[in-house]
Amino acid sequence: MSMTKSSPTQDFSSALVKLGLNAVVITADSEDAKVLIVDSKELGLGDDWSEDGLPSGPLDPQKDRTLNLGLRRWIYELAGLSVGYIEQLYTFGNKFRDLREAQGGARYLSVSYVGLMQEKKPKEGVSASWHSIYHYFPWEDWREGRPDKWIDLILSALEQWSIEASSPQEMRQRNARIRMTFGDEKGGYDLEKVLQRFELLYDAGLVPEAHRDYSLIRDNNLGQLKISRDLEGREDLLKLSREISPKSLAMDHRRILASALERVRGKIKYRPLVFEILPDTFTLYYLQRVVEALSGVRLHKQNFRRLIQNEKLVEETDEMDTSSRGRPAALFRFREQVLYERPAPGVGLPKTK
Amino acid sequence: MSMTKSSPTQDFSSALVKLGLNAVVITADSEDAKVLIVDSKELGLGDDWSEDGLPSGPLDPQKDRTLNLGLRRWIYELAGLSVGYIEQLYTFGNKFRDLREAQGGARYLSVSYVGLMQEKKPKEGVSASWHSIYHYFPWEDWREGRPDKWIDLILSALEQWSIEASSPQEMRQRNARIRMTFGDEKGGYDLEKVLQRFELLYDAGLVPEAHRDYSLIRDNNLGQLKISRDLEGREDLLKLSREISPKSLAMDHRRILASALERVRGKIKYRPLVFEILPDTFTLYYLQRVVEALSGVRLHKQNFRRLIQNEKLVEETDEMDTSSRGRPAALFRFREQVLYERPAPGVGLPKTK
DNA sequence: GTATTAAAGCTCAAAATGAGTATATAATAA
DNA sequence: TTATTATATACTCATTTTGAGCTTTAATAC
Repeated sequence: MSMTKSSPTQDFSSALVKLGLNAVVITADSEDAKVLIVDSKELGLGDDWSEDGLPSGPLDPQKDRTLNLGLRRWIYELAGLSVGYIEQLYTFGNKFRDLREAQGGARYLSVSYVGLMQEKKPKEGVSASWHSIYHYFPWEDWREGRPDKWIDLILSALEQWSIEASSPQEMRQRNARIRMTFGDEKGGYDLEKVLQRFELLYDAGLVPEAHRDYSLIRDNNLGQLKISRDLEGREDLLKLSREISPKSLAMDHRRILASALERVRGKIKYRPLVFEILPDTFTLYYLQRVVEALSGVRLHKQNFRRLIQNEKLVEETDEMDTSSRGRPAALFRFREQVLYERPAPGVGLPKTK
Repeated sequence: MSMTKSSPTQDFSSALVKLGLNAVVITADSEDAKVLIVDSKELGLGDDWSEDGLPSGPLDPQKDRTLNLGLRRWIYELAGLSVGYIEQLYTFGNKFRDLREAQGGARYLSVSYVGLMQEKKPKEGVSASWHSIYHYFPWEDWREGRPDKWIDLILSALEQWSIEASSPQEMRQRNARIRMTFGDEKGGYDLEKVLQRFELLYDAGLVPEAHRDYSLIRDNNLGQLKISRDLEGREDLLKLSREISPKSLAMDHRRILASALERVRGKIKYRPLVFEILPDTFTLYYLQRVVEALSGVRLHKQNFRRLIQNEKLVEETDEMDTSSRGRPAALFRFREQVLYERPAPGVGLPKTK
């Protein structure tokens, strides 16, 4: 055996890490897309910036046979809910990810998952509840057209940021990044770039989390942070960031939520994910509303129906929904069979121009 | 603070795990798609089933600031190569994932990444080298049409597996699964379902890894395994599995490779990934050959060119490539700008019917 | 009854795709 | 030199998919 270097997979002596699990549990109804959030107290964090967060907890290597099951256990303990569909999202392992942990020196790693389920009430006595996703990202909701209030606020704040660049070249780069993520007059806002937009705002000091992390790092001498702006004494920016973000979340949970929304918006197009959220039977219009809530745009009704029916994603039941005002709608159910048929069935969304 | 249950994120005392990193480094030329493989000796495994594997190693929580950097360090140590593009693939954390580790009881977790790069020679003295991906999955290469030899072999083996089912219902399920992954007479082979196909073969005991894991588990009393077939004394199946898989890999590395190929085949369609593999300038036909090598199908030349040029993915240089037999081809370069423009540029593949 | 609301059905132009044929430009063999 | 072969590049055309609308039908509220 070659001994010129350490034998790789064998030597794990120094590789011990602490492992946490995070869940982004998503649901939606005809009004809104929602995420399961737990009270800051349940997360056992300090009081400085007491914030709510995603259901999270450490993996118990004894009890939890798989990461997946460990996560389901936490969701059940924190909210009393059993999630149907779960998929892994990302593993975060940056050294300064959780700053409190970093102080102690131990390495903290967390594996996040996205889950989808029908909206069910969290059990009594727990502090978990459903919150509109767009409270955390108001600029991502284009269902009523461009959300001028937010986009204009953000674009002017970002323009200021680009002006503060230290060189003309950096300014050009910043402008390119703004255009790429938030588009320009001629459109170009790609609904899927949720994470890139959030990261840009963070980087520009336009979300409260950036200020929180900045002070933590400064006070504890913890090294650098992915921020392109000196936030020292910038009360103006802190105030502005709070206007842009009516709500923020603990640690990097909002970033994880952004990844999750991006994943769902992308995957909904080519996999029948929505049906995890819908009740057993539903009208086509309700299906459309849920897709719209998740993807953040209004869709053309007739074309949406045509698509759904061409793809044979649903089958008719002989029931009708009479609860609505006008002509009663036929109730459909998901045709489970599609899972065993075609390559990539999804609900399809129009390409954004 | 609520004390009715343990305070979740705080109590990590029992959550220590060992963390490994795996890299699937992929490249391609006009002939083939290739993956970087290291010699079994470098992986420091036992000799029982001495097998090659993916470049891997433990995270060093002191040295490695991010998982990403830790992985790059290992690739450099094992192969002397610096990979350009890297993205996270999946985190595997099943309790019995690495059976050797499981014996000791310590929990082993591994984070895998896919990387793309131009083909460069590993440095002298290391045991890393490039291997054709289709040596590991010969049934995934449809560039010369349906690979009858492999598909027929596999389908007849799978038919036998479905006949061995213990109930008519199970038999139907097995048949549905076979059709969904490998298609039927009328087609239906979806090139992206690489992982599902590999998992089916594993589950049916048709890859050597299944037999290896089966004996390890039996000999060490380690609990159950995701296998639908009793492999005890099935020398016939072991022999068959070796015909189907001319090469296998250590641990679950072939499964990880399957995930990686699936990811690349999927993502190539909507992100300009290929250009990580190509040299600075290249002919359109070479680009096409690389895409074909990765995706496993032949493409219509004229339509491919039309697509690439419509999407404005490349720009002309004033050079020509004269090395070929016939009329010299114009050399193009990737138009980096596209990264800052349109929503989702990719090379596009025909939908498989 | 009539107005209102929403579902469901239909049309049509524009764009994208799949599958060719035709032509241009070189190296190579006779 | 000339024919042959290999490859690049240009152009065509039928089919399918998409985007955006208009019309008809079935229920409820008044």
